[in-house]
Amino acid sequence: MRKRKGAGRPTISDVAAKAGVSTITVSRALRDPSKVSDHLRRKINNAVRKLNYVPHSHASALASTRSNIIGVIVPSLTNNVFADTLRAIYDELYQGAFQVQLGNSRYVAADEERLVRTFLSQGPSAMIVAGTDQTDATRELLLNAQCPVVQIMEVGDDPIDMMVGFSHFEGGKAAGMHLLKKGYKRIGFLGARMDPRSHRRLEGFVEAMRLGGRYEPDLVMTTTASSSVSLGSELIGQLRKRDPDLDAIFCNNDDLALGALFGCQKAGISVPDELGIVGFNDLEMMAASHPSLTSIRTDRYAIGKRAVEMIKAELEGNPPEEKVVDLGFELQERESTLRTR
Amino acid sequence: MRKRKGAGRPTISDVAAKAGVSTITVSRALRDPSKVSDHLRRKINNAVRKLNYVPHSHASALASTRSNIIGVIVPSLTNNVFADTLRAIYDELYQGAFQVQLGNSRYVAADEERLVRTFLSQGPSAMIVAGTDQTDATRELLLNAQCPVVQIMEVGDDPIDMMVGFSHFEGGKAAGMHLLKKGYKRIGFLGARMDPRSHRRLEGFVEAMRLGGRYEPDLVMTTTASSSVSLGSELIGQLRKRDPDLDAIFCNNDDLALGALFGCQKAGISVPDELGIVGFNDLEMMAASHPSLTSIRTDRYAIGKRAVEMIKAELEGNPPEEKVVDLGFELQERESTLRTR
DNA sequence: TTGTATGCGTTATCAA
DNA sequence: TTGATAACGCATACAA
Repeated sequence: MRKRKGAGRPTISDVAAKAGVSTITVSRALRDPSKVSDHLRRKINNAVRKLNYVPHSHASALASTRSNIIGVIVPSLTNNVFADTLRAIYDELYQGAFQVQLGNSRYVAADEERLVRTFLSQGPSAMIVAGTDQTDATRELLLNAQCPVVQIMEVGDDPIDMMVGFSHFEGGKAAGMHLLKKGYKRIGFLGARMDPRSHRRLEGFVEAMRLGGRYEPDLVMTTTASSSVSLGSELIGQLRKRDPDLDAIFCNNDDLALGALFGCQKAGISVPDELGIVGFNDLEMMAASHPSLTSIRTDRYAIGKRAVEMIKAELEGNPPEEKVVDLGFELQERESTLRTR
Repeated sequence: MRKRKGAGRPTISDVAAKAGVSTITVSRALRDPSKVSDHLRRKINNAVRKLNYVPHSHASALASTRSNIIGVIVPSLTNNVFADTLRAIYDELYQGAFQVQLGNSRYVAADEERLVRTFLSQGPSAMIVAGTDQTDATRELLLNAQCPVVQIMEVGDDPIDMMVGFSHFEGGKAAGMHLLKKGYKRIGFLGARMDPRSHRRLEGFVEAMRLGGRYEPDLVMTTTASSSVSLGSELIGQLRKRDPDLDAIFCNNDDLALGALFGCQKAGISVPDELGIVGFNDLEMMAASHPSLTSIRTDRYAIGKRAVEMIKAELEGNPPEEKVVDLGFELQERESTLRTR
């Protein structure tokens, strides 16, 4: 007789034998205890404990065509914004029955598509993807996926399934309106990487400038280079050279804003009197800097938490009424836009 | 006859049928093309393409008791240090045959143990865990694991299997020696969270102070609170209150160092003349701040890259000669310790 | 180099 | 409520 080695650990039949029941009863007792009588359930639980039985996830996934994996795809691993959201996802899943499979799309739509394909091929319990700018093919794959799908970080009117985030356009607009209200006249924009969400922030900013009659295309400085504090420091120097009368900037993100502050300090430019600065996301450091930095606060943690909550609800058969959840943002006004003259 | 639906996508038998061969030949052609004749391999590849066949990873894992998963366990998702390493791991695995399953132990050894158990139960291709402070049980599990195991971020003389990192003790010592060399007299230590690696940095720092005859236990200020820029700003204030003659500090990490700089700026204390500051890790922002901040540069990206390289080598049957790789660190001297008087 | 028969550990299906 | 049996899709063991 042929023999294979297997994983060498107890299987469901070992449990069944020890408990004196059939394997399917053990399976049921583990997945939906209400389907098994108290008597047998107790015996089974005992056997499980004694044998230290752990279900083999691959066997389960093969038989049921459904794994306990939640696929999460983000465009960056080093961006604090996604790190916070990821942390929330993990916290919310804590000791739950799910495993996270994490993909890094590096802001490349084709990479995202490849990852979606790979993840879906494993029959995930759910999918979480960042943003709303999937390729048509990705969207199609996700629309046909046999699991809940949540798009995070943004909101829009055409969700694949569910959505949690906020409006980057409105965030950018709020930043611009704030600078206008503070009386700044020549207001610039600093943007790095310029992914789709950054573009929408810029659009919101432009909208605000137009409303205030202060839109100056020359004051918009963007680059596809990835964002960093050093870059912010450089860019503010370039933009001031281009227009010495620049008196405020909205930065696409907080790294650039902090860098801009450093750049001003090096050049002896007073913030906020000579130059007002607004960042985006309100990372923790923004409140600690000197001067402290105004920013648009976004609740990345809440986004991750809510996404998992919606998935759990959906999986439990209580689909959330609102498919699109706008968690908003909040302007945190600080010293960098607090003019004293 | 009984029927089940399955996943509804092409299986290896579909490919086999279309190519006019047996399933096992397809299996071989896909896993080790050299074992199949050119002729059949071509036919099989064609069939794969036409059917858009993607192997079912769970079925494969079940049959072979080995999955294509690489389990990675880190203590924090939001700490830039691990983010850089993770990014390297993903980059190195790019479009490879592996999937990353990521676990967050939150600096809790028991959580790490639970994660190791879960991951090992899936028969991973390899495991990557942070640090060397696993529980005895975790260590035992990993020692018996049927796959390569790499401990990252640190080095030590007792690897479970392989190790890539650097000596935190030496890093802390180098920071302390640098401050002594610069002529600072009353040198403090600021530490948050104080995980095992932070403790070793502190030990190295203490060693340096002892060597210089300047060890002052009162100047060591630590907290279990998690690290942040704001905290650095607060702590430096507290420590200066405790000892007004304090003239330098080594911060457990860069967030604290930046916060300490901000705290000094708020209090009107000149850095580096009145207070020297050294951070740890040398995050990107350290070079951009004003004044720029001295730090111990560590190559987190290289650590992740090397870890995966070692795994690949091991898996391909070329076990690396050196089981423990020390990637070292480098003191980046900047303005924050550049006294002008 | 290729194929046959079977097992991997679980769950869906059907029957009692 | 419980059980017998047949899938799930692939890879191992063995034979040719």
